[in-house]
Amino acid sequence: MAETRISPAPSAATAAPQPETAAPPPRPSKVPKTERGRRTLRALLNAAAEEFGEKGFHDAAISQITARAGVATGSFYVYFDSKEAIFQALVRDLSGQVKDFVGPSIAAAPNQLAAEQAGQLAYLNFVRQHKEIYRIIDESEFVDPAAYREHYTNSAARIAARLEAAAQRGEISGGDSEVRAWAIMGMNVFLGLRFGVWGDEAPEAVVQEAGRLLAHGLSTPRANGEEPA
Amino acid sequence: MAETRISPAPSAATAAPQPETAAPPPRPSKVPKTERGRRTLRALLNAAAEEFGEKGFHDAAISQITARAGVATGSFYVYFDSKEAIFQALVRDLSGQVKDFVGPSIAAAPNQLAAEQAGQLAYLNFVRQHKEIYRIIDESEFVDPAAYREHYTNSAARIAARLEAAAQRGEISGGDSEVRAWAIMGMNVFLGLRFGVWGDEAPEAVVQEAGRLLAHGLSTPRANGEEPA
DNA sequence: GTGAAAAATGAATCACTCTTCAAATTAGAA
DNA sequence: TTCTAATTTGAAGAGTGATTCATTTTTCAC
Repeated sequence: MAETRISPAPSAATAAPQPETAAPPPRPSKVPKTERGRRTLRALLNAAAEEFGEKGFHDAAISQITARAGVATGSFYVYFDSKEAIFQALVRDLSGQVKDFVGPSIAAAPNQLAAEQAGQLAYLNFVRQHKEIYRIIDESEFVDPAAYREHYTNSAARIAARLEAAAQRGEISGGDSEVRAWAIMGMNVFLGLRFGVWGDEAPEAVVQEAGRLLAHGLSTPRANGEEPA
Repeated sequence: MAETRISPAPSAATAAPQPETAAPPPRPSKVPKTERGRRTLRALLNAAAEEFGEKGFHDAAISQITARAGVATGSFYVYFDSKEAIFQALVRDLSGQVKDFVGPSIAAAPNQLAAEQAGQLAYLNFVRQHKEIYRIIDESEFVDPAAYREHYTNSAARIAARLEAAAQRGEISGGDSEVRAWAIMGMNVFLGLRFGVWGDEAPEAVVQEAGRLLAHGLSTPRANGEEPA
């Protein structure tokens, strides 16, 4: 798992200007030229994460974000073109953070099932440290629908790819990878919400139980009868 | 499945005034006294479902809702105290609709696994008919957080109860029902999003694949080795 | 048929906050 | 040290749309 959410854009944590077709100059949020500017930009992003996380996009106020960041209202527009712009930047920033935190755990696992569990454990721990993530990603559905859709589509695609490779190697059974991937992603997202954001239960126990379900399903240990009733 | 989402409040589709402690008179959205009033109320709810579904809470405009409903702006406030109020009413209204549509399928199934599949199939079909549901329920996280949380908590509790009963009957294996319930709910929600709202793939195939996953997991047909690597 | 309650009307109000801007301050290369 | 570009400032502007209200129209019990 871990491939749960956040990470619509391939990378671009600090965002590098990408040449469009030929239109306006590198516009995506003015890039600071001095160290001082970089500090202010970071302060604004951190403040925005708090403000958006607590109030949601519309109830969040630019004036509050700048206040939290300790800068004047006007400074905001030196770094972002609009309220929407900082929100989008924030989504990408958080995406990068999760990906960097969870990715390694998956790569280090010896097999598919272990990878899913390791990734989910890392993800749960990350979510606990950043409870605002859910509200922010969820709200991107309204503020930046394309990013929202892309995020989940990409995430599911990566899970599906891992499943197919594992099936090829004979580690897991064959089946429709896309359906399976979306099912697994949904599982992870909701377990993260319940046991990462809302609760404090031991993550290890949660991950273990989810791992059992993912490996063997609900069927009884021995019997394989489909029509028990 | 099917117990996927929507249905935070036990019932109260048409909402009956509940005696508080002793404060203001029955205030929850004025109840229409005439047939004409009931028609207008229904028209407003339907219009709101469209408007909120398309634009999201904040971009939706009261004036647009009344326009869609074919009534004057002021009429809105005869039925609802505020924009938030109609949104909350809408969430409950939709909750009731899904519950009424999906519930029977689950009850009619011969066993737990069949119930989950039948319910999910009904849910997928319902979602296709009401694609606006996701955006509205999702946004309740911001407009009415308590309802959002309650909705999922209740939904998971119902799934967990079914799982425990089934385990008792020996239909499925034992395990942590709460973790399992949240995992299953997440599965259903995301499959609904991908194959109900975004896609047109044959629901039967999706449900079948998900059912296989839920019943037997990813493990290979025969081998049960946990450490294939 | 009559009258009081219910429902409908829509222009005007009003609060809210995002965004702009001209001027002041600071950083850093030459 | 000097000078230009980068950064900061915060009060004022402006657009938006939720909500109010006095009035008119419709409903329906008696």
